[in-house]
Amino acid sequence: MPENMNEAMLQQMKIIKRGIADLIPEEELQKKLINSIKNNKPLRIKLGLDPTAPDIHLGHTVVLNKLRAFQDLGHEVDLIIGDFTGRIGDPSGKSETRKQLTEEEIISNAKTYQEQIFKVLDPKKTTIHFNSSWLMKLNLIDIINLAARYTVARMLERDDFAKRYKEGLPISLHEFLYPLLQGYDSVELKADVELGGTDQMFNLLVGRNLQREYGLEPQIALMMPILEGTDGIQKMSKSLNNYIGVNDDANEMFGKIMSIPDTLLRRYFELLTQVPSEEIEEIIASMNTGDVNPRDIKVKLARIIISQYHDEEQAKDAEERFKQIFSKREIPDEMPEVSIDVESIWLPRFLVDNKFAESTSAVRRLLKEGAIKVDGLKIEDENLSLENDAVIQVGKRIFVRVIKK
RNA sequence: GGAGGGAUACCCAAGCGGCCAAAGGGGGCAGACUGUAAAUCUGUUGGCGACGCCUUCGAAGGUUCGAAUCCUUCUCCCUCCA
Repeated sequence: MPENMNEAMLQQMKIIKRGIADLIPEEELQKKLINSIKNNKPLRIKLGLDPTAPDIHLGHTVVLNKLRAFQDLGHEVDLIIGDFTGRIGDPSGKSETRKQLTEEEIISNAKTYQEQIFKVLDPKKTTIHFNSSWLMKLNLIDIINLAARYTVARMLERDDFAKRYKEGLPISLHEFLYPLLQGYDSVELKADVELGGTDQMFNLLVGRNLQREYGLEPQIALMMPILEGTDGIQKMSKSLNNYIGVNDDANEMFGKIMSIPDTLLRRYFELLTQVPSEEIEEIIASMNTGDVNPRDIKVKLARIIISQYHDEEQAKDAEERFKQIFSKREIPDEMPEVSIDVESIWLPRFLVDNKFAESTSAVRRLLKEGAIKVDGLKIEDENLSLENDAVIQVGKRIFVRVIKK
């Protein structure tokens, strides 16, 4: 019997460890898993979310996928919406002052969050918490007690604090409280494991220490790598515009996935799909030997990801459309339609009015570059006006059907 | 409190009286090529129905035929000292 349990534990470990950046400490997790198996009691896996940015992209799903893996192994997930910090506002850090969120904003953000998150997570094994529900109850004595558990020196170990301190940049006192509060969440929920990006290492470990201070079994810190965006270099983020949003439509997703550098393929497979590791190795090997075109591997990746966030049907349609437009250079079957009810309209004016181009100057440039086609013919005449039905193509990706009323 | 340095387009960064709609790089966009919205190469990157006009170099005034460049005031940022 103990033999079997050990084996079951090792099997879980293998799945858990896939693609992770770090796991601290591994032996304790093994022990927790064995207890969980023995007592048939799921582990509680914690993830904290910042309610300020409700748009989820594939970078966020790296952590979510890992949570899902835990769920598939029978464990339970506790999601914490960090509405407390959102409510008091955080003036620290970057140049922009983070604005205070109203209760309605937080609730609506949380709602959008849930819709997106449950594209990955299993709702039956997920509990959502708002941390204000316990943090608001702390009084000054509680907070001072909490603060007493940690020293300034230890706080200054955190990378960004250390850096700022060294460079003479301000660190507000309340910033020291945030890691403590996040850690307190772990105390409150008695988390067994907390997930986060590698940038969360310090905070996860604070949670571990605080739990010990409060007489609980300390949580395991599990860190996932930070996913690179479509540019292949910087981390995926909305502000860098290198993201693939889980709410992007299927065509958009397909194109964006096709645009990632070939070198990123292994990482995307590993962190964004459930494809078994052995199979990933085979795929990458076949690409490296030149047997398979990296393009086809990207198509496969796109199909898997789109099926997850939309469905297989849409994945197939997106693939068709992509091939039609980019491989065969044909005009797609479906495209936006705009009707005009005037005798004639100057082409640049039409494109700008309908938001297909920034300015008439930009359109003139595009014309000069040979980027504009009307009914399949390259146009260079700056003075062209539209007078009949037509299909306009701007660059490779933008198509419009003009319908004369 | 004292001394000094800075603010230039989406970002970084040159320019320091006319040749400046403003070098260079990044990013973006486009073209070629391809195996793809990868890579590579090339072009382009304020607006305007446009070989001219209008707006832009932190803000407001001023000097000048002419100002991103000089002067005054203001705002913000940084460095060193106390």
